[in-house]
Amino acid sequence: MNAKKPAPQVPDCKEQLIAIKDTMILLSGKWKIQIIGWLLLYGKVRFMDMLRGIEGIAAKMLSKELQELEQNEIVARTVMPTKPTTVEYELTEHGKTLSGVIDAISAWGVTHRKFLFKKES
Amino acid sequence: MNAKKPAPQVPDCKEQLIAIKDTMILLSGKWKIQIIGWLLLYGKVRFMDMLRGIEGIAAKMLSKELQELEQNEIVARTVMPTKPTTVEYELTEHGKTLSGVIDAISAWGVTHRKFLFKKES
DNA sequence: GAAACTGGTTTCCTTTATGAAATCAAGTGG
DNA sequence: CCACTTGATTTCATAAAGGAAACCAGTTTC
Repeated sequence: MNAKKPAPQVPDCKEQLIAIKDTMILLSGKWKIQIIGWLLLYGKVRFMDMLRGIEGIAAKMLSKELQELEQNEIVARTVMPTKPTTVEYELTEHGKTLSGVIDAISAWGVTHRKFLFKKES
Repeated sequence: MNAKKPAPQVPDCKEQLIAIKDTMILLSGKWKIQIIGWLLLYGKVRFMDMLRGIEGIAAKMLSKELQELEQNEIVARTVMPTKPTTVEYELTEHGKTLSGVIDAISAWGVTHRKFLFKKES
């Protein structure tokens, strides 16, 4: 039984890499991380406020991304008994555990900007 | 001059949200974060080892993602003067500053798995 | 020379993702 | 009744992403 592929020159797949993959499946898409960042910053937010506040997002996308986040219990949706029905979204307790990820991403964005600035000077 | 859109009910766009967007533009795509995780874990790695080690990735994608990371000075590429030419990839100093992001993502994957486990029990 | 290995690139094709605009349902104010 | 609000969903269309397989170039080994 000759294997076609040569043996890999590196140790086997690590837990950490699996965990990275798991996380990124839930957070994939152009808007999810931005939405979570929003909710971390603002707490409870209504649909229309996010729609107007997150630059460039379309209603369909916002709706779809929020649904997916809700299914994964990262975001909670509450229908309020107001005159024109409003809906509030907020992070669940589990969703809030993403703050470490979001903060790291945000902080790196700043680091990267400094890096680019140093280059051009 | 009546604005068509009502005023947003939340304060204006924050720096943090811009930084998140900036970061995610560089790390978008199905494989980039996994690749960076790999390089953090293994250091210098050859092209073929990554191709065999990262499950499911095609040569085209690996090549393309590495090029993009190289353009953003996150990954460095070194052609080695060996018999069959080999090429080594590794994180640049700037690329290594992503370790906080990658670690947070990895750690959350573990947190999430625990969360799912608690639910089913 | 044939075959294999390295590190790619190219072609062709399919699947996802995203977006703009229209529509809808329920409710309010005039 | 008409217009407008909120929170969506539906339709239609396009753009982007991703993948399988073939191909290429340089070098080595049989």
